[in-house]
Amino acid sequence: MLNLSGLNSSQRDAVETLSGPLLVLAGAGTGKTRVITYRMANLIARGIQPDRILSVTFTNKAAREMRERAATLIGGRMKRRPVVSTFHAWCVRVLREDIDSLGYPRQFAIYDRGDQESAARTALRDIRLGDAAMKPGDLISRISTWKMQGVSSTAAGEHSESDFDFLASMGYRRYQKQLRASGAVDFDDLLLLTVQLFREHPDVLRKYQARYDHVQIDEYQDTNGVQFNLIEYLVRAHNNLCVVGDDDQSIYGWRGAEVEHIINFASHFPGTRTVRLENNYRCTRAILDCANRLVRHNRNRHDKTLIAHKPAVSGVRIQVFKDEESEARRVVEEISYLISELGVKAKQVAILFRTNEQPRVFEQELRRQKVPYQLVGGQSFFDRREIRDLMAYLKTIDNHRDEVSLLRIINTPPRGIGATSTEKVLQNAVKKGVGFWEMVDELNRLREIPVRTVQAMLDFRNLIERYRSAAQTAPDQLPEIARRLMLDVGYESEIARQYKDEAQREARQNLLEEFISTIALYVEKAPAPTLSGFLESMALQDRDEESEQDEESDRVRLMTLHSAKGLEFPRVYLVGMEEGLLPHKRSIDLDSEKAIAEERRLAYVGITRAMDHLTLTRSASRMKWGKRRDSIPSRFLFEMQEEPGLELPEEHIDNDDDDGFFSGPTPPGATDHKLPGFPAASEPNEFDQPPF
DNA sequence: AAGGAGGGTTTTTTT
DNA sequence: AACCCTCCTT
Repeated sequence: MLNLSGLNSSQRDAVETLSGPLLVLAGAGTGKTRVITYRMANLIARGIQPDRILSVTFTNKAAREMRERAATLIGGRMKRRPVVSTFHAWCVRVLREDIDSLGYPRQFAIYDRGDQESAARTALRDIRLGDAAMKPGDLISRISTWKMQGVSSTAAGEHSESDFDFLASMGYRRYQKQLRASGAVDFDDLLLLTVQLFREHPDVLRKYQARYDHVQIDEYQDTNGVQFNLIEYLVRAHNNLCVVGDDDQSIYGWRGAEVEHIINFASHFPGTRTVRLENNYRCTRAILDCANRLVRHNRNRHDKTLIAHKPAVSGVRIQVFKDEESEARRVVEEISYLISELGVKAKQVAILFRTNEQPRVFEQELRRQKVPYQLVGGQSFFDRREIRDLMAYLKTIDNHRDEVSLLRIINTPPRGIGATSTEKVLQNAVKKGVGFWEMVDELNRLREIPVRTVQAMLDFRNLIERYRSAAQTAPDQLPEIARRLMLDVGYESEIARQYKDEAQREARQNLLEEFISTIALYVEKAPAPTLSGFLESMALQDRDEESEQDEESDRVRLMTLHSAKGLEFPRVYLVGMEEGLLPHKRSIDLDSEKAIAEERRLAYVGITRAMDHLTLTRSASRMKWGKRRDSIPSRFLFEMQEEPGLELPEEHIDNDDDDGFFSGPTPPGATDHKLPGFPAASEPNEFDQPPF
């Protein structure tokens, strides 16, 4: 029997409710991950076969952690393993098994954001819409919204209500046709096609329904319509469904998530038992009060009261700096001081921000001051041009139908295949409905392309074919194969040629090395490595972090508020608390209560990541599109205060530079402002004496 | 076909 | 400021 003595009574209540619909409303820091893990372990301890339990987590990382923790709880005497997965990864498993029922090949490729963009661009061109009428990005987000609502391209065309939607639906059809021709699916398709499979093929549905007796969903507040359909299909037979979430932390509305799912859970699933987890063990009371006051400004939420279990030690400060550079410099200086003088571990500190453009300055400072750091998430690595090129090579090698990738690298680095010829092949291929290479052969016969260009194309095809068979015969040699490929196509010399600057050249070289190590790491960890497997794990963001960069490494964490979800840190710096940034300008412009409410929840998530110390910073001015502009404090800073409408006191501006722009009395160091209404420190704490 | 100059656009958040 | 696209020259 599982030992539950470490749990409080409501946690235990949730863990011991093993059948029927169960809704766990779990506030921030109330141990929800613990509960869902214990519950899975408990089901197994009560004799449920592990592989008959499906647990869905929000990220692959969370899935890995849950598997490990559950294994520890149960003590490794499991013959079978519980299924712990993200929605997307689980759908890939289903589709690899059964997608042929829908007329797709089982070896489908998964298109990432960049591939989608290229496909959208082609689609727009095919329907003769210039960039002026609709940008590829606009088309993609419209398509994505349709897909999240389960709307097919045909249905989108029939029900379009505006000119934009009408055009977009034409783009949608074209886009979908192109994906199909390339043997590819995009991210949304993974979910949509699975639901379609279940709807149109009852035999397949029955197979999966019979596979699981229990289903658990984490972060339920962030499920979208298609995910809801999926869940509903799966549990229809038994309704053994446990969902865990917090409506105050719903931050993915822009991706189609609907809070209504968690709010209306009990009416969707009659007989629901609801358990509330309201004991917060994470934050000091000062931090929690601050969070509660803020989120109270949202209407339309489950009104819950989180009870702080930590003392009210004041750990909340607001700091103001003159520009984003001093913001970064002073925050990093303080962190550096904490680490070197006060024995704080680097990994106990996190810097959180709203947008991916913010960490740049912080990275510079951290490097300059030699503070070890890790930039979490932010696909910056995979967004680099070099990496995207190499990925396109691998995709072309893996899937000969993937024209999006082919077109990206067919003349990168330049090999004498010009745009005119490529274009000609493409146009004819589309017209006749044949593949790119078939058309090359045909136009060659007809002497419609210059001989030299055809030769370059054929040479290139041979090269790809050579690597295709190499990758197939020796998949465990993938890192070496990739290295050889870079040399073969002259990618390294191209970099040497393009970048005159020594430092830049080195940075790019290192990028390539890092790419090779990513492949090496995959080959090392995967039970049966293949090229397709590598590409799939990249697409699903299921890569193992480099061992020294992983969870335990002693580095300061930098991440967006979105990627901070589910994590906690003893010290949090929430930077850039300004109108336009948090709440973000795009949400302000929408001028809807709903959009601002989501930004507020985002701030709430940020605040509640902090266990002991929270520092909110803002900068009085910021560079935007090459221009310096004044910025004003975030409305959330005001809302956090006890008395509504109270003005923030005029704060000191950090100004240790000598330009004298901000004249006046400047304290000899970072200003330490306590919000009015915050209890005074009841215990000595190093912040009472700022270290500067 | 390649490379460079000039002009226009951009930044929300991510499985 | 940084990037991408287009156009122009070679």
